[in-house]
Amino acid sequence: MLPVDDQLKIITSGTMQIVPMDELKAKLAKGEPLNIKLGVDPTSPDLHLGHAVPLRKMRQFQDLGHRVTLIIGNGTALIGDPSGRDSTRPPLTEEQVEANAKTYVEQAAKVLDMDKTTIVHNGDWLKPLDLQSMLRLMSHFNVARILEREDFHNRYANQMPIALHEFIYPVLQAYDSVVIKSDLEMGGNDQIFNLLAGRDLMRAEGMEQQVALTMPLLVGLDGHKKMSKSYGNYVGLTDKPNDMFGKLMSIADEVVPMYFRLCSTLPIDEVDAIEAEFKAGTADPYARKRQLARNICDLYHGEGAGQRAQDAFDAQFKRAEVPEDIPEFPAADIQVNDQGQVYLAKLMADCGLASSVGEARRFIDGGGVKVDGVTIAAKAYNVDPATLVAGTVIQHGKRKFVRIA
RNA sequence: GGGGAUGUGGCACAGCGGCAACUGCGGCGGACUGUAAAUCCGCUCCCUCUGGGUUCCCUGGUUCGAGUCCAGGCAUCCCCA
Repeated sequence: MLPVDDQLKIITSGTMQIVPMDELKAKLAKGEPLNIKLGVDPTSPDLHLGHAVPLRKMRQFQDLGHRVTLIIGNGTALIGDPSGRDSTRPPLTEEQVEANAKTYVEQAAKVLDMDKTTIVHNGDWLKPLDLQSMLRLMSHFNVARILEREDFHNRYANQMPIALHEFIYPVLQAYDSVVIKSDLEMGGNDQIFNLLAGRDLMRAEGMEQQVALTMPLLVGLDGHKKMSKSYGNYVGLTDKPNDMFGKLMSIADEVVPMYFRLCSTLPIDEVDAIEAEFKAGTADPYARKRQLARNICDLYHGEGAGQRAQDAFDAQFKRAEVPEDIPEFPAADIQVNDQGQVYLAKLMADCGLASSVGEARRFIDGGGVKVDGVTIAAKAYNVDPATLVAGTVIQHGKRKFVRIA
């Protein structure tokens, strides 16, 4: 294993908080592999780059010789983590949890070294807990402390409901740490309370306490709000390379260095250099953004994927060419009306370019619809069927295409 | 258990009984660009649309007419116990 200081340089890169740092140093100084814990909240089967931030940090731990325990939260899923939420999560069924956990592991495997990863289910020890044990665990916590949490506090202050069972979530998560005897637990910054709850409970049980390490929440494509599926500002780990590349090109300039640090595979020294470049104002944001997008495409889709995505991107947006891989709509399904015309708005709704006929009309009136590169005039909803032969491309905006087949 | 307040389109916030419903945010499209930022313009319930249909927590009622008034319910929050 590397000397403690060298390990720390890698471990601390991009982290938000490490509490307490002294204990981490002491644990590392033993020279033995640490048990790194990450709890998986099996509510969202589709992971995005934000989820990958802690995973990448775990991978760095693995590369340093440490071990990772991935906890599938099939027990805690009965509650749903209230962290950062402004409303109660709906409970999941056992089947949903298992299905979600499976896709989670598949996606996480792109980042983690699965040979150094242990997967366990916390339902195995949480579900057999009897009332007496539950009460004993709960007695180590108090309501005022839990209410101090920002999310609960906000919900309380904003007159939003808080269900009683949501208070138990940190208790159960803390108990996981006791069971697996974790040395360090990772999480997003909104997890800090839950991670510290683990420390409290371990001390109460007379164990060596885990260290809490949090990673910043990744900001989304808009550069302001956190990356989240519900905000629609995310890059999915399973996004096609071309989508991934395009989305990454649209991030705000200011967040490029942070994306390099939290999402790319670039060595720390190079990330430091890029960050300094941006700070000094000498950076070429466009070129750096392209480098970033290539790197991340390579990470999730294999070496060379980034370059191919960049070529496709340049063709579509620099040279305004129609991309190769676009949805098709069979010519046979095109409906002709009484006048022998094709009602274009209806066709657009049918082939998925618009969610309703009325919406398609608005798109046309707004000048955002092209057929074979020619903009359709406002109100020109009817089109001669002869112009819609196989190979014709209908386009809405800059990035939505359908080819008649 | 008692008292009070609130419930409007993705979110926020308006709405003397005549409203498809003000405004802001967000989203989409166009111009300009580096699919960045900033700025400007248009659209943003459904419908082959100078018109029609269905909406303002739910159910009834008053009225020519109700998001707006009345009654009962449901939900959330606050105060007291």
